[in-house]
Amino acid sequence: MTVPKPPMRDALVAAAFQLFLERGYEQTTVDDIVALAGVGRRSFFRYFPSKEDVVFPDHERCLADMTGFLGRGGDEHDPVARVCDAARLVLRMYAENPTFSVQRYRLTKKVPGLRTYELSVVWRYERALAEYLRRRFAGRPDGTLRADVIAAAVVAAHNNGLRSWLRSDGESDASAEVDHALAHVQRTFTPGTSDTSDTSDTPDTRGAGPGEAAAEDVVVLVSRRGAPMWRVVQELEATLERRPD
Amino acid sequence: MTVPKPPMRDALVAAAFQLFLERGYEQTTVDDIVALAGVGRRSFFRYFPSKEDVVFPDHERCLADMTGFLGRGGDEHDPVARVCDAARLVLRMYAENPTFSVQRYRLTKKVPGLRTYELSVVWRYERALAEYLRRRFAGRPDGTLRADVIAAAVVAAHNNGLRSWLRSDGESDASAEVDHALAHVQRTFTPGTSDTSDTSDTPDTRGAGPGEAAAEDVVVLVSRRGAPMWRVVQELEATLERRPD
DNA sequence: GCGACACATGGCACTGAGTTCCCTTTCGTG
DNA sequence: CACGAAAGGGAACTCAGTGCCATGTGTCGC
Repeated sequence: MTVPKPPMRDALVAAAFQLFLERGYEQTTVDDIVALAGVGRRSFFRYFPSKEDVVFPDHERCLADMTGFLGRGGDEHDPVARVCDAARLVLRMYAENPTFSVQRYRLTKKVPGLRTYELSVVWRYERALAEYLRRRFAGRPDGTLRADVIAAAVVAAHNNGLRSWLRSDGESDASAEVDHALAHVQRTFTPGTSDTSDTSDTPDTRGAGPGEAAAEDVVVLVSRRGAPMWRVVQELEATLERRPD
Repeated sequence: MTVPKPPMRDALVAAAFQLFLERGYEQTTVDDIVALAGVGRRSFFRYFPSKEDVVFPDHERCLADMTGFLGRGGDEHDPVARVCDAARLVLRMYAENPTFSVQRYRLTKKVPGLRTYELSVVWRYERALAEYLRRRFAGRPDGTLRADVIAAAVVAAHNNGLRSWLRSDGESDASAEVDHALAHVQRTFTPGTSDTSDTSDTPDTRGAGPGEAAAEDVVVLVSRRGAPMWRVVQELEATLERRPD
């Protein structure tokens, strides 16, 4: 699909970040960047539509990945779990280059222009999630409202975990942070799961195997009452997917 | 505190919107605006730090109102209700000038730069709400996470209602739309209120009521195998939450 | 009445981002 | 070898935003 690697793009990103880190974003002009990279000024704007874009070089690809992932999401998945998994795609991109992500985080934290640009990027992720949920909730009363709220909550939770990881300079466990935050959201919006029983890790559910079902397409699940809902779902899914249909 | 009315500011806003509406935002230069307003170019940037700011002339004041409102919010209020009321302050500002709000809505919908700018404005509202909730939730486990998620949900709900009103050209009842949306959020995040009375058209699961459970804390669920997982969960939670503990 | 001072405004001139147009190089492919 | 399509380079332009200074215009103290 995409060409493996345009070397010029990477050279521009490298040159840009070198200058951004040593003299700051606003103190660096595009001419400085192209001079260091040894290319023409016009070429910069061929690869990046704006100066801000060079700070977020792979968000475009990641957004495409997410829409593709959500496009493949059929009715067999829980919508909320699906958008949580979609959010994890973004985390994965950040986690692939921890040092780069931490440097960028420090940049965006102090440069208002970059913060604003990041908002527009995050907004596009949120819209992708919301559009998916709107499709899944179509027809239901308050479907679009639920979709918008859940998408916003998922993004907020993801960012909360992500920022916590970035503040630790990439030392903490990014997946654990985000999983924890997303579990909170999933618990909140997958109704019936109490919001209070926080972080119990013991999986106290026992799914009855498919063989134990009485009729051919009936499954019986036995669970302790206090169990966190996502654990139940996890167990149930694990049991069910052994016989997908 | 603030001077009642600088006439020059209003003249600039009026001139700007006249031109924006008749030839578009990007086709209008700052020189065009100041020429129509009959003032010097330098004065424009005295009143508005950027060209985008002229589109959102009163958000700064509204944001100050919100932070003041939240600063006055003592412990006697429910935090979630408080931030919902804070969000209503923003709606009130929009509702004060319906035609202006609708025109601006149409502008921001088609100009990406204005959309991005609006995001940065909304972000500041969201941060104000989140900071307030973080204070209220301080000490609680996952306090900042809950604060961020609720703030995002409130903003999303508010915007959902607001946009619905704006799309109706200001014909519908703005307060009713936003109240409905915020009530949904408040129901979701205020413990004890259920989110469940939600449509569920054909639930092909039958949960055994808690009374039918053999032991005191075991629940038995019987479900058709082909049922989508999220429907099962929905039914399960509906059954479970009838006895929250 | 008169200088002093603050303040609002206007008028440049400058930086820097982003674009338009055009030229050169390079690399296939017939 | 010819030729055409990309890929890159580069001058010149538009426009947003800033700095600096000149010019009113009011008010206060004397």
